[in-house]
Amino acid sequence: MIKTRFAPSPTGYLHVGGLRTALYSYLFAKQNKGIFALRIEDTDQKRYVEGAVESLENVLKFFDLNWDEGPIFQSKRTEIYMKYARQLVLAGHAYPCFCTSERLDEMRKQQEAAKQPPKYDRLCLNLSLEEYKVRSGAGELYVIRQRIPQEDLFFNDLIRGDLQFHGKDVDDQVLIKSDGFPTYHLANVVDDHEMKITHVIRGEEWLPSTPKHIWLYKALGWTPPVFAHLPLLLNPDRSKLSKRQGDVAAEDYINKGYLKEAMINFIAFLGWNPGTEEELFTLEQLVERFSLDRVQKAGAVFNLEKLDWLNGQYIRQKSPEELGDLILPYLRKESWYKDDLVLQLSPEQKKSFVLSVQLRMKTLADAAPMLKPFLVDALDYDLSLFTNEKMKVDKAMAVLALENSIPALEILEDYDSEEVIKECLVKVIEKLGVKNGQLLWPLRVALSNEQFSPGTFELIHLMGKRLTIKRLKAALDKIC
RNA sequence: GGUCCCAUCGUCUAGUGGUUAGGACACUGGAUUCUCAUUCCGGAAACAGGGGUUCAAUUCCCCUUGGGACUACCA
Repeated sequence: MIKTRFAPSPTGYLHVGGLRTALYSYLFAKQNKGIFALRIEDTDQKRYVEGAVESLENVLKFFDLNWDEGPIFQSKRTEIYMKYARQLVLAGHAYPCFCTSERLDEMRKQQEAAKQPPKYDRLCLNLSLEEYKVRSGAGELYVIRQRIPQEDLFFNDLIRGDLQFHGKDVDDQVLIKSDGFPTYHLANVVDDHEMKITHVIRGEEWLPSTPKHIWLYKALGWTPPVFAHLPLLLNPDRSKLSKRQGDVAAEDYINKGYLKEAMINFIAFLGWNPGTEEELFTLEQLVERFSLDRVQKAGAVFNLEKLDWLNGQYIRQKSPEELGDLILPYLRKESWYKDDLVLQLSPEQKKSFVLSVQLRMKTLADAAPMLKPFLVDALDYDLSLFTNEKMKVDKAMAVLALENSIPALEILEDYDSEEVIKECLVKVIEKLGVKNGQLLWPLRVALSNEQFSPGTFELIHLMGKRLTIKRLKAALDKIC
């Protein structure tokens, strides 16, 4: 039975790199009819953030990455780690170390100055049992360090193939901190074993410490799981994706209006592809098609351009009803929004409003400004929008367009048909002898106050006569 | 500094000894459209360098270069 786990530490938010790790672990487990477990690595009391676990769980659920087991909390398992630590000490695979952090700092400083790799000098390796008893009895704080075998280690990584590390290069890792909590290394190995994890899928940053973990498995007499180290997600400058250079929290992307389908699709393709030219994959399809051996070795730049495109694709796939529901939370964020603005709309109106903006949205947040002209009474015009070089529209042209359109639209009775509205305005265009855009652009801006919006005829049709005339007059006043 | 990992268009990538090196995003030209958008058609754009191995290397090996990760009583 295949079993994977996602093991984040609750430091505040779910990193998009973490989201991808979770996704791949989930996909691999589900594809093999296995189990996907959640474990919270909260052994560092200093880094604990209130509410982080809950938000982590919520984000995973939002993306439908539902776990079958857990979450289990490492902070509640200190006894277990301690038990194995004692076992390791007794067997000579680990030893107590009384070195203070001051001494350790000093030691590293000297090693660095001497161009030596910083590494514990094993001062406490051969402490006698008596000395240990005396010093610990006197209340002196100590840690437990792993005694790394001074030999070569070979292991296989599912993504990277055969790897080799030298024991002499590996530091004697702290297993139990002086506060009695385990470090990642011990807790991780113990839990993965006790949870019967078969495949450890994690970020490449863990590759250098994998030898320590494997030696731990061996020292405890356990069989190591299969390892798969995922390539890193990168900043545009190709360094490890970090907060400094943009949003890294999965929540940020949800808030910006990216659909879960687009995020999952996008994240999945950062380091994996099906080998065909298909681009659009749902979570279910990914479960079907994903394979660890098609995962890339090199890191991937987290580049949002394609995400925008994907998001547009998924937005266009939505029914107007669904999309309307998805948009609503983003409308609510707007200062001008009031619930009764939407409550008074008929289902048909809602539907046609959504339909009018669906093709133009890249994110859910894009809908709000485009929908605003339908929902509020007065707009605060941005005059610069009325001039448009490409359309050959300037202030005078805008005034001309508005002055001539308003009477024509005032006479017009039938606003139910875009065709009729079009005919009406085409006459104005012919009368003025201008290009379509020269008339339509200022009208569209007058009605929407937006650079991007539904088309002019559509706006007029959806707004109806009263609002259309009111808007055009208001805009004309404003320009003059 | 040390250890380890990695290397195809700007970006994500296909490719597993013989291809006009393919696709997507972005960019760009055009068509459709009532403007922006959407949609459609076209264009520019890559095998880091040097040695081998081979009849033949993007592909296999080595070196160089470049990039990255790790190097805590953080994960």
